[in-house]
Parts: sequence; structure tokens; C-alpha cells
Amino acid sequence: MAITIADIAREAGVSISTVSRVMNNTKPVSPELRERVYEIIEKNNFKPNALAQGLITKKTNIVGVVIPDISNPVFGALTKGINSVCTKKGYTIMVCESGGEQEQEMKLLDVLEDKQTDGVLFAGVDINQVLVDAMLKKQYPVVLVTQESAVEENVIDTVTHDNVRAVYDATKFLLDNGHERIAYLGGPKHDFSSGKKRLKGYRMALEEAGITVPDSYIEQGEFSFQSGYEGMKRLYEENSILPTAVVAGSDLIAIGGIQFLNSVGVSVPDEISIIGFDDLDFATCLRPELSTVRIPYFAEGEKAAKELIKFMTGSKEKAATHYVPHKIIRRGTTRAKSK
Amino acid sequence: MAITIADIAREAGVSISTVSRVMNNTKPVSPELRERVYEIIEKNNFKPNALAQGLITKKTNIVGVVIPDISNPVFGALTKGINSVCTKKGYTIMVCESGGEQEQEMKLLDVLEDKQTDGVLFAGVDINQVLVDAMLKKQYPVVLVTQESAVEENVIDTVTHDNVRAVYDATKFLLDNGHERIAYLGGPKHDFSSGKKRLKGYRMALEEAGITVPDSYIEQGEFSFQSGYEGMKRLYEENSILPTAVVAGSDLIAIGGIQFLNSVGVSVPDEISIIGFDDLDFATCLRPELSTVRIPYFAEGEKAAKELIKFMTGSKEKAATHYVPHKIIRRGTTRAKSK
DNA sequence: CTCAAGGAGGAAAACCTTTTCCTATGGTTT
DNA sequence: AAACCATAGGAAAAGGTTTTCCTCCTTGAG
Repeated sequence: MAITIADIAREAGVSISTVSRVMNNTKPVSPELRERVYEIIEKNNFKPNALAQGLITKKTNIVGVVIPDISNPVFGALTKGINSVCTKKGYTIMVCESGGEQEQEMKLLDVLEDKQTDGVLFAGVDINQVLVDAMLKKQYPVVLVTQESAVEENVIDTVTHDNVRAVYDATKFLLDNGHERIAYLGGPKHDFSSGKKRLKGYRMALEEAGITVPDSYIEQGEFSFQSGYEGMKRLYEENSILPTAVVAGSDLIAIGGIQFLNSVGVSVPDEISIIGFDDLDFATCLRPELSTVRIPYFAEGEKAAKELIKFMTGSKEKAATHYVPHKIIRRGTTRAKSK
Repeated sequence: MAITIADIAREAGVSISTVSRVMNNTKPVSPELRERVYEIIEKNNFKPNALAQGLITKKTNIVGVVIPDISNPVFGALTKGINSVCTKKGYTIMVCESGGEQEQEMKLLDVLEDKQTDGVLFAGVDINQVLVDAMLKKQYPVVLVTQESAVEENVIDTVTHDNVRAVYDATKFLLDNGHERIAYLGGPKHDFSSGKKRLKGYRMALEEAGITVPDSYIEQGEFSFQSGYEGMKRLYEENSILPTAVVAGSDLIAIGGIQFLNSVGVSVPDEISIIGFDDLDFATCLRPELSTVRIPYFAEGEKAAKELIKFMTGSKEKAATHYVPHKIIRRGTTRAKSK
């Protein structure tokens, strides 16, 4: 039913090869023929069948994107960045949702392989040896994004932000503002997750400052509003001496925490300062606006896509880890401690 | 390099046809052969090349998704719903971002055609005659989602929510709570956009109640926080008699509006009630929590995908418009007016 | 004037499946 | 016992491109 290159060739009175050459500029064709063929292509609005093309060229111009959760704004921004450069370079993205589960992630890697994607951008939660091995076996190049692997350095190209350093900086920011009793409200304690890295950054900063915190100052859970609310509640109930500042593992956690504090009449930032992580659009919709550390997810997506394209086009071979810079955003929920 | 069906056939000592038959259960094969072939497939972890398959079967098991903005939480939820049923039915989605621009939308329709997608889910902003014509010309079935076309009924299958009715209900809700001076803070006034429909719902409810509002009670702009803030500011500055309630065209607008009111010391809901639209996750992260009308975007995505699959599998022919039910969610930002 | 070389175009192979069309075998029916 | 039929399996076509390999013609050099 659909029109094929053969139809064009027939109508133009030339061979199939010539039509192909006109379209791909792959060999000289005389101006008159070129003209005639072009016209007929235009007239019929002919587009070559990408399947047939892919079958022979072994290129589909599709890149797979694996993320844990499509509706999570962090991955929304990331995907938007990815799509932005992919579109610009003529690639279309195939988005897959893993739910953060390894079994599903493995399956998606397979699906994307037999769909013949030219490459894959992978945003995992806990990238262990099994996953890395699976990726290395694949036909296509992979670049990790948002989350580095737990395996020896630079086996797979990676674009991410420095979780340890970012939370270190956030904690340092509070320390520099005179706080000493600083608690941590974090995400999952999954082995190689970003949650663990963020906790490490917090610990580093305190240790460096020579401050020891009680275990009851550290709460972990999910990266969600609910979890933040409950974490803060435990913090509040289990400590007779309250912290003067809190580092949160995500903006949602921070907001949940603030909400709890509001509900018990503790003022932010007057009594407790709190700093988030991510810088969601929403952070500026609160009053006071949320202080946080900004991770440029859109830019991270862009960079990862560019990196992947380098591999796909063969202009790069060696894997490396690239960090995208974070930034402390001082807004209304943090304040210097009066001595 | 990659292993093909021929390799399997050779190794098993059977013909290519037999291997294909084993994999697709398309014709009886003796148990022994079947067994032997299966084993070798397993051993080599063979997966047929989807391109070659698609070329001959004319099915790719890919569905295209066109949305205005990947990072918008509304479309995030929608896409998640779509992906949920697609995955379950063996389809993979190809997500494209249009920026809400018609030119780009047309281009994407073309791209998805020559990628041979089996069908397309289209979330537009202003689906006019030109767009509808383009869709009807395509090889694949299309179903509109979130936004119906401006063209005569039921040319293209549609899954959406009733924007007019939803805002009508929201306005009615305020009326029923004793409010009479009700303002509207809306989205774009684009010709066939949901913004226009929502405004219509507002007008209908007031008209029905026999209430006339001054033009200065109606503000339009974008569906954003910023726009809500500014719209409310104008409302506040241009009216000597303030409304006692405000209907917002989106949650973000509502939140922006509330933020402005807070900044000038007007209490929500004590002095002004406000109701949003969408029910973003965020609505419950505010204090007071946002009253709103919930649109089940996830379910809408699911339903649209199911609808599309019916068309793709030929089990349905006739286009129709399906509405997904909205619901008024009473939370903290609305209150009955004391007489 | 002859021969080599280069340029323009066509025929056909290749890519990897599914599916149609045959063939052979063994069993059933009359 | 002959004719027929069903069944299992193979060979090859088809699907729509790109690309290799030819061929033919023109041009330039010797």
C-alpha cells in the first residue's frame, strides 16, 4: 500500500539505485535526473521505510532510554535534556520504565537490543556487577546517567553529578553558617544508591569539622514527601536536644520535613534551617522558598546524550566518568545561627 | 556479527522455516525437533531481529507518543499510564516532544510514520483541521488524548476529560458553598485549547446561577506558577471589591495565586477560597492542602492506550470520544462563605 | 588513432525474517 | 490394493532498502 522506492524509480524512468543515490548523495547523479527524481519524491511525499533501511545499514537512529519512573520530575527533566539533543541530531528516543527493579532493567536491555537501538542511556538505581556485565555484552553502546556503577572505574561511560560532594557542600554550607547540631534526612540505604553517597557526603563534612552526631540524628527512608514527614517526626520525637539544621536527601524529603515542623509549631528557618537536594521547579513555589543544592538534570541529560552520540558515531572509544556541576542555592529555609 | 535464525537452523540441523515455526507456533513441528531447536535458541540467547520481522509482518510493536512537554508532571502521569498498558501488551513507546507547536507536531507525525509505528497517541494543544487532516492521511491509527479536536465530532478517537464540565463543577462547588463573587484565573486563550473550555465551564456555572461578573474578574495567561502569581496580582489591584473565591485553571496557577495573596496578607481560605485543577502530587504538600479538581491523568493514559490497541489489532473501527471522570477534591484552600 | 581512465547509471546481492508453495511420507478409506 | 489425504518439513519468495559490482560512454593522453 505504502509507496516504495521502486514506485519512484518507475515513475521517474530510472533505476532504483539512482533514486537511492539522489536521496543519500552517495554517488554523483546528473543534474537533470537528480531534478526529475527529486520532483517525483516531493510530489508523492515519499519517505524511505526505516525498517528496510535499518536492516541493511544496521542503524535505526533510535536511542533507548531506561529510567525508573517516568512521572518523577527529576527523570522528566533528565529525559527532556536527552530528547533535546537527540532530536537535534536526528535520533528518536524510546523511553522505558524500569520501576528501579533489576529484573525489569535486564529485560529492557534485551528489548532495546532486539529493537536494534543504536545506543542506550541508562538511569539505574543500583548498578551492580550483574547489570554491568549485561551491558557490556550488548551490541550497542551504553552510557550511564545520574548514577554511576558500583563497579571498578570507567568500564562504562558515565555522566552524573557528584552526590558525595554535593551533600558535603550542603552540610559545609550549614556548618559555615554556624550550625553544629546538624541532622540528616535521607533516602534509601540501598547498597550502591545515590542515597548512600549522599549520606557519605554528610558524614565527611561533619567528620572534617570534628563533630560527632548521635545515630538518632540520621534518618533514612524513601526520597518522598511522606518519608520526609515521617523521618522528621522520628527525629523530633527521639531527640530531646533538637538539631538546629537538617540536610535532606531530596527536595521532597525537605518539604515533608518542613511540613511536619510546621504542624508542631517549629519555625523554619527561625528554629531549624533545612536544605534540600535537586532543586525541583516546585522549590520556589513554597514560602519560604526552599534552599537546596541544584542538580542540573536537564544539562546532565544533554551531556549524556552527546556522550552517547560520540560512541555511536565511533568518534570516541574510551569510557570515562563526567561530572556535571552542582550549586548551593540559598533561599529562605536556611539561616545563619546566631551565636 | 549478531546471531541469526540461519545460525540456529544450521546448528540444529533443520531448515530456517522450522526454526521460525518453533518460535512462532505457526505450524506443527514434531516434539523432538521442537525440543532440539528450543535448546539451541536458549543456549545462544537468540532473539529475532525486530527490523526484519517488522519489514515482513508490517508490525513493529512500537507506539508513538506525542506530548508538548516531557517534564510537565501532567504529561508525566499521562505517559506513565500509557506506558503501563503498552508494556503489558508487548508494545514499546517512542516518546516525542512537540513543544506544543503545530509545525513540530506535523513533523513528528511524519517521523513516526516512517519509523513504522503501529499507532500513535497524540496529546496536542490545539488540534485544528490541518492537524486532523494530516492524521487521517497516516498509515497508522491515532487516538487523541487529553485534548479533543476542534473538528466535527468523532473523526478521530479521543480519550479525554470534560474540561467544561470539570470547571463548571468546581465553580458550582464554590457557589454551593455560598460564594457569589467568584473570579477566574485561567490558562491560555488559544482558540481550541483546554484553557478556553475551562473558561466556558466557569461562565456556564455563573450564568446558570444568574450571576454576572465584571471582566476584571477574569484573568488569563499561562498554566504556570508565575502566571498565577501575576494574574492574582492584577485581580487584587484592579478590583476594589475583591472576590471571595477563585477558580484556577491549573494547580500551578492556584499555587501562584495563593503565594501572592500570602505576600499581601490575605488569608486563604479565610478571606478568599481557591480551587485548583489537575491535582498534582504536590497539591498535598502545601499547607493548607490545595482543594482542586482531580483529573486522573494516569488512568486517562491507560484508557487511551487500550483504545489505541483496539484499533491496532483491528478489533474496533468506529471512532468515539471517551471521557474519564473528574472529581472535586475538597481540601484546605476552600471554605464555605459565612452569610 | 588507440588505449586508459573516469563518470554515470543499472542489475543484482545482501540484510533477516515470515510465509507461501512444494514434496515426501505414512496412514486412511473404499 | 489403489487412491487419497493429512502432516511434517524444506526451498524459495517477499518485504524495501543500500551497496557492490558491472557496463557503457566520454574524454584525455600518448
